[in-house]
Amino acid sequence: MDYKDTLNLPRTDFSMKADLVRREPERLAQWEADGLYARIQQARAKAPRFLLHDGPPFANGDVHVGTALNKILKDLILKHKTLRGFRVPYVPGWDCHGLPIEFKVTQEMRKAGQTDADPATIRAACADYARRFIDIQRTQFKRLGVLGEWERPYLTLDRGYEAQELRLFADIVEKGFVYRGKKPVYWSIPCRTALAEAEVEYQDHVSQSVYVKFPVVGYENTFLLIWTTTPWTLPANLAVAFNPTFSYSLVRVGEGENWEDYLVSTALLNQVAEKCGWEGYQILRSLDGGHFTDTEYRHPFCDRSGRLFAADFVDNETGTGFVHIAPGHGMDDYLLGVREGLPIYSPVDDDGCFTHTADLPADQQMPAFMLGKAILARKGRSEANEVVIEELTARKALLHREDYPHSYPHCWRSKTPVIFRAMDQWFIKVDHVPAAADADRRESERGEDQRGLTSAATFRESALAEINRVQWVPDWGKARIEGAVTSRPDWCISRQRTWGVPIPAFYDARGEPILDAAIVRATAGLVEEHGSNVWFEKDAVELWTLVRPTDWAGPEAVAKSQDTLDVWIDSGSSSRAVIMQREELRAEAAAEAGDAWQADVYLEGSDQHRGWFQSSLLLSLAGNGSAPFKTVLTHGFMVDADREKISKSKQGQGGYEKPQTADAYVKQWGADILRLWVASQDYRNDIVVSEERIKKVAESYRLLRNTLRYQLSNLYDFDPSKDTVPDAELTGLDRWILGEFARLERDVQRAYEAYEFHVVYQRLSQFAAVELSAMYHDLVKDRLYTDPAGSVRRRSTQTALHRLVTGLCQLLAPMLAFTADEAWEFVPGHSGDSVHESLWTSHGLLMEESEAERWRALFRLRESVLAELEKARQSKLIGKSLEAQVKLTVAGEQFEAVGGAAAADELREVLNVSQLTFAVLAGESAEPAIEVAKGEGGKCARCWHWETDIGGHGDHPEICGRCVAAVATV
RNA sequence: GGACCUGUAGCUCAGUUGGUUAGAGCAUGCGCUUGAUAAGCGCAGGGUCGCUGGUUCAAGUCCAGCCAGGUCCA
Repeated sequence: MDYKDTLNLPRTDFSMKADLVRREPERLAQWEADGLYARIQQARAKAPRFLLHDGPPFANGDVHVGTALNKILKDLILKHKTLRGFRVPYVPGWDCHGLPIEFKVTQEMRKAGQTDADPATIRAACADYARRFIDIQRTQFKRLGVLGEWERPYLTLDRGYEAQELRLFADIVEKGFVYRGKKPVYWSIPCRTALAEAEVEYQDHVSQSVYVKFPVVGYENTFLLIWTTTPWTLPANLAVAFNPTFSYSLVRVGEGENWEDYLVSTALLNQVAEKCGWEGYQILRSLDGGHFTDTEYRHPFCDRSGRLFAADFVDNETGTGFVHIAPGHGMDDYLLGVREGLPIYSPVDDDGCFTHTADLPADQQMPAFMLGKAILARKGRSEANEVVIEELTARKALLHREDYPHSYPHCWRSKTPVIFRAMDQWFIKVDHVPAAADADRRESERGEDQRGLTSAATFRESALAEINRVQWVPDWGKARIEGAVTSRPDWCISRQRTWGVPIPAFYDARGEPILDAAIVRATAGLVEEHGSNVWFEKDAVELWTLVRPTDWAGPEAVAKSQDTLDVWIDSGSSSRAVIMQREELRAEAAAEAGDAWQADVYLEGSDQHRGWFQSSLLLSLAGNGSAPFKTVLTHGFMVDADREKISKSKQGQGGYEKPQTADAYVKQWGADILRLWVASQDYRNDIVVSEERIKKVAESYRLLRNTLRYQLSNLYDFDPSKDTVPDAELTGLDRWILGEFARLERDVQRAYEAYEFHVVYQRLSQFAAVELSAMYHDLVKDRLYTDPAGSVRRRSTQTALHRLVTGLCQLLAPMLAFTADEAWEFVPGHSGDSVHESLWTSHGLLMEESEAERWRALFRLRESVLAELEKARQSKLIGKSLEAQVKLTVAGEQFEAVGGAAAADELREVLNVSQLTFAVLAGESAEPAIEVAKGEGGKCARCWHWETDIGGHGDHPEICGRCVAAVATV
């Protein structure tokens, strides 16, 4: 007789092979068809809110694997909080405006031969472009298993969004934060726009470095020596700076009638002499800074004079100790110019070509032949530099010239060197002190717990105080953003671009700007109705009549502003435009009145300390009075197996091929592998993406999947409503594993709360490998398979398995969004619901310490015996443990610790052997005596135990007594 | 160039207020099993804790410097 048919062998349709790439899309379609996200929101309608506010990715290109990491991390939090019973609305967003899109679109238009498109046309094309990529990215994000309001995301190009952004801007204008100033800003010549700090990246660049003679007024043949790496700024030179703490030397070069005297920093003299090829020179005298206060010099080729000024930014590392000052072309220069009342002179037009301006009389400006020369190098040659250098050479003012490689700011889009150029721009004043009345009102509203703006503090100080109230994870994030806020200059918010939210300013007949809160608000109304294109479609006169306040007393407008807002104003407004507007995002008014619009968490890459975190904080504080977030989490960046940044330039070199898109990984491995991989790494540091790592994660996945499969396959005949065994009647081994599981649940919950997903991953995979697979699952096979199906002992273990698999599905669900849900379908007692809508409560069992200690003692004993069994296996005495019998004698203390003679059967089961004699050791020896021998009797054909009663049962000569009884129940 | 962060077995992570021969899982090798079987079990090998110096009876753990990588800034 084949007794195999009488066993309760595992069976399940939960396949061993995951086939994620094929199966996940099916489940995704099912979720959508079921309206799973909406169903969850409805189920949690009354629950307390947990809000994670999405930072909007840029609507361009495919989803990068780094962007996928960010979204998956967010989803881990969302899914965990949902399981814990919170109402967790998630509205994903996209950042739609900005240069990269405008760049691409105008490029495409140019290719198509369209070069004269008006702003409204370009904007329409940009909007189409953005929406096209939003669709692409939405599909890719959803494919990752992220649940959310995908059909109603927030887009910074939505009219409603733009209108709210403008209303926030109006508030800030009203509070006096915004001014128009002429300041040097980064200017990208090809993009014809000012750039924000964040849009500038430093790259290696070879500049033309020149040593130039400036004749000193009143001294024959005497010159200051200046050094610069930007010869094209010399036409804008208005002063020279020296360091009052330095020593300077007056040196004579040449002899007889060919001598010339130079002033140069003493510390740099040798260096300068070498560069300029001074064979012999003599030091006439040394001077300190005090000698230069009234010194004047002649410009080397413009018909004007300048003065020397003291400045501490002059260093003694490179150059000559004299710094050429062009207030229109550098920040230090600008500040010195303002201090000394110099014009902020920047004789360069929007195309980066030399021009005359109204700041100086025409005859004092550069020679006419220089006009129109371009600064930007073409084929390695800059016309402007060349014409200046030629002129200096012609006038014998150039002492030395050399290539100077250094790191220099470049435009992030066009990758060309940017220039510093003074021009009229709109700024937000970071050291603004908001109007007292307004601050007082806030104080009284807020009572003792003063937050946000107060009358005493500058805005920068308020921002720093607010940073203190936010929790930064990891905590060094706080220092990062403090540094960013402390050191940042005023915020240049105007861009000379088309694809953005217009700055609703006008100009009067004299060219003076008009920016007024009421006008901005009226414009917001227009934008709400028609979209921001209205500003570009209508002319200035029509717009003015539409938005001019009825009680307007100021000058009448004759022209409209062509500028758009910095895109950081767009995304930074999201707390106003999204959290405050979307009904489903707000917290219960009664519970958290004051902060109903505040998000619990923002989670982005660490570069956003200077970007979105900062712009969101500043705008929210200025407009709404406090930070938009309670906690800010940051993650590191993707690096490759050599821990180096994944860069496109490295692609294709010597077999270095690394997929950049999330889709590439999803198509090869499936989303759950990608999710598990994200969870497995400590994201606060760099995230290493390598084939090897993902393969390892895929191995772990298989372990977890098989763990679930084992449990499910042994529950095929278990009905929890009928077969569940109460805690007190569970066998010791089952109580033990549920006790271990309780500890696991506690640890995992703690790790999820701390956003330490790699700890979740480690803990879960180790639990599956050790406590379950190597121990519990291995030990209970015997009772599951051979005990009568309905026996209490088997039902007890099934009860434990049912609790374990239910809990594991939930613990795993945030990471293995698809697999946990797939397994959930097979857990007895569920019909049609998803693990993601379930409530996670503990399935473990809290046991007394004494009971836990007894089991620890049992397993300690098992360790020692296992070593002996292994020896027996090595010497071919036995194969599997069940072939063995063990004679075990232990010290009295140990004997009692595991429960004495009464524990013999439990111990035998834990050792997984057929026969055990368990006794107290006579002597004092602490070491247990372990004897392993081949089992006595014969091998039962059914349960494979070695038993001595085989052959004693008439109808069943091949099996043991226990099996005879079991077979009788079939 | 500056600020901050990171550097523990092939991989991912633990290593509590400094204290016995530095741990875990995975991977690898060798066995066992063939009633979780493109699965399961056992055992074993593998680390001068980035490097150098210092404080201390004692340092992966504290201090300084250096190296490598990352982020931000200049």
